[in-house]
Amino acid sequence: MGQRPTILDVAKKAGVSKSTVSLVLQKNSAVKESTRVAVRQAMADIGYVYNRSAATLRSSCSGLIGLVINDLRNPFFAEFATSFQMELAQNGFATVLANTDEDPLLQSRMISSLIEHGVSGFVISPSYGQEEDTLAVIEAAGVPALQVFRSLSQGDNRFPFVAPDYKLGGTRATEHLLEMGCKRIAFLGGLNGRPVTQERMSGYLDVIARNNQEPVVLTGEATRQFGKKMVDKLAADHPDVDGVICFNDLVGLGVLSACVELGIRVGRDLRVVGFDDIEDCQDSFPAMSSVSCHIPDFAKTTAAQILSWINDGVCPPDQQRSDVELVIRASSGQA
Amino acid sequence: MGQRPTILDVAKKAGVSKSTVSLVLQKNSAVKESTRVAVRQAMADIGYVYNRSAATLRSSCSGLIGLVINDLRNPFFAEFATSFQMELAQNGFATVLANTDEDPLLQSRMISSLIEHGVSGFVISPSYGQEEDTLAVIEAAGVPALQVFRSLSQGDNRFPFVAPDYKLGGTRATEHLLEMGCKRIAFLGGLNGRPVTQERMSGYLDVIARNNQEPVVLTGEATRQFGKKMVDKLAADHPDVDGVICFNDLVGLGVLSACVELGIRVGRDLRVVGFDDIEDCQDSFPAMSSVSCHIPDFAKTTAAQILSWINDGVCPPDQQRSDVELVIRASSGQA
DNA sequence: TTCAATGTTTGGAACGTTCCAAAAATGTGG
DNA sequence: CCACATTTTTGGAACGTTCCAAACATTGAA
Repeated sequence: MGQRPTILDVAKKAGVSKSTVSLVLQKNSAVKESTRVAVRQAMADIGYVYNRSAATLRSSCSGLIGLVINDLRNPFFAEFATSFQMELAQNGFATVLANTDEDPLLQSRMISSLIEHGVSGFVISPSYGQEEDTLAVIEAAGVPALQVFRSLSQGDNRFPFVAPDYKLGGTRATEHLLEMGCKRIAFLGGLNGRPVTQERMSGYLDVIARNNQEPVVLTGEATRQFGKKMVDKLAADHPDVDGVICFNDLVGLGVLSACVELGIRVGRDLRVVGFDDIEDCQDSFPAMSSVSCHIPDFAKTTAAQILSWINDGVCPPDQQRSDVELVIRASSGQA
Repeated sequence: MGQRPTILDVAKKAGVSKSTVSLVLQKNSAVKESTRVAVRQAMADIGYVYNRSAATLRSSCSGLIGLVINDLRNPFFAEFATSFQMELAQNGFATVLANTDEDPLLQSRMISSLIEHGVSGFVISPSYGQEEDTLAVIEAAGVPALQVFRSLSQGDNRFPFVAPDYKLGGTRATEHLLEMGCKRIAFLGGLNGRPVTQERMSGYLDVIARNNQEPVVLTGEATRQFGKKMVDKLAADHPDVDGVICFNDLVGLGVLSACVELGIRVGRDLRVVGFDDIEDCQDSFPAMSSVSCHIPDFAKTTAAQILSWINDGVCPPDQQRSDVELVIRASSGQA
């Protein structure tokens, strides 16, 4: 017994069979309370630790969930990953993290690796490109997978998709700026052609059209740098813009930063709304209004869905949109 | 064969024994090139996927590394986790992530869970408290564990510890502000009594003493909010302060934000240096000077060390300090 | 042609669980 | 005290790999 004790050692110590010990481990209600206690005691005494590899092999259920994220450096995803991981942990599942850095090749490799490790399910915010391959591997393996935030397969219902109602967010943000008296509102950032960009933008475009304004759209990388650059561009090409909807908060923070630098008074000369409501929004100057999907709640829902799919075979609906809330702060501020 | 194909199916298909297939899987050089190719082909043909649970069970080597992080919402750790994970992936290891949110109880639970999953090693930036327990579990399990950034066991050499040279960072930052002509320099943020705080601060204190200045120290939470609050406090209690060293970038960003709000010209009225050099530093206004440990390099080193410990039994030295660089930007700017 | 050395392949026995059908223990009503 | 239902417990047989000692092939030298 130089090695780690096994279920067999526990059984011997407790004077029962290994099967009984196994039942205790699985919290099976058939085992009598008194023996349960005895077994638990024996475990504690000899310092037993559960070997999940063995369990997984036999039962093909690993208690592992793969979380595949396209950009963990974006605080939005970091916040999501954090909440999600904690939620899973509460349910006895461990999270295997894979950051794909927007690289579909890396993504394929990582997904394969996760499958090898026997993850019981995937939650995946996919990187674009190589779409067939990526999903095909998961499908072939027959592992439940939930797409979040982005979808590679919108419409073909191979993998259910959950996301905040981006369009509604765009709508709300735009309406808000109109109410605040903005006469010319621009939409900034987000790669052109990407579904997420399109949705957020379409909310904006609808409202703009309905109010007979002319849209100003400057798509591009969803980064702080891009946000900064666009402030110059706006000043040069569209001096009448007095409100901007940003594709996400990073762009928004870039805008704020540039405005401060140029002496543009955010909340007066220019009203700014971001998207995602990452924590930074509360502490920027000025504090930034943003469309929130309530990350912790969203993560909780996501976790619940993948778990009930795994545990009870309940496959989530094809496509779901969660509500969003516009959190109003000084950047789009009161007059 | 309704189930996933196994090594045995591959063997049959390729006309060899399962042992040979296993050898191929392990990239053993004993197997002849031609059979290697044949086996690989067979795998591809029948869509074989490696079952690591089985391999782990037999070989007790899981290819899994546990990354335990005290606060993944802090971009610094998110950036580290990202780099680390990618580095491991390149070496065929998967990263199981656990965020402990500064909660030692959660930490204990998560570590136990990771051990059950058979992680081959830990890299851990620990939450404080309950120290004995936390480390005892890992020690009992005999799993290699590397502490990063923080150490629960400084001195008792149970687990090697790697961190940036915090003190040197404090020194460099302070010297820099002196060179820029600051007459009164404050140190802001970081929980009192924590080793990391002490180290960063001691670099500061040394330089201050050597230059016959009087120190101004305001410890506290390492958050943006705290940074903001302290600007008011400085203005009220220490109006002569013209330079601040911040415990970390979050505090620094808070300071910047408050300064902009109050019309304090950062880089002129007040010079600011942060710590960690997270990506935000480049895009704040003004861009923030910060002590960098070169996160990607640091992650690479860490990954290399834990891997060589696991693979080759090379236990890293008890304590290591990596070099830091002061990245100078506008917040501490040129005169 | 034979022998030794070297290069390749192989069958069975692990690894530590869970699953299952069946056995043993316990409880109940007559 | 028996027959029966019910509650607990149990011994193998998996699960899909890796490991090992031994078998088989091939090569070069004698």
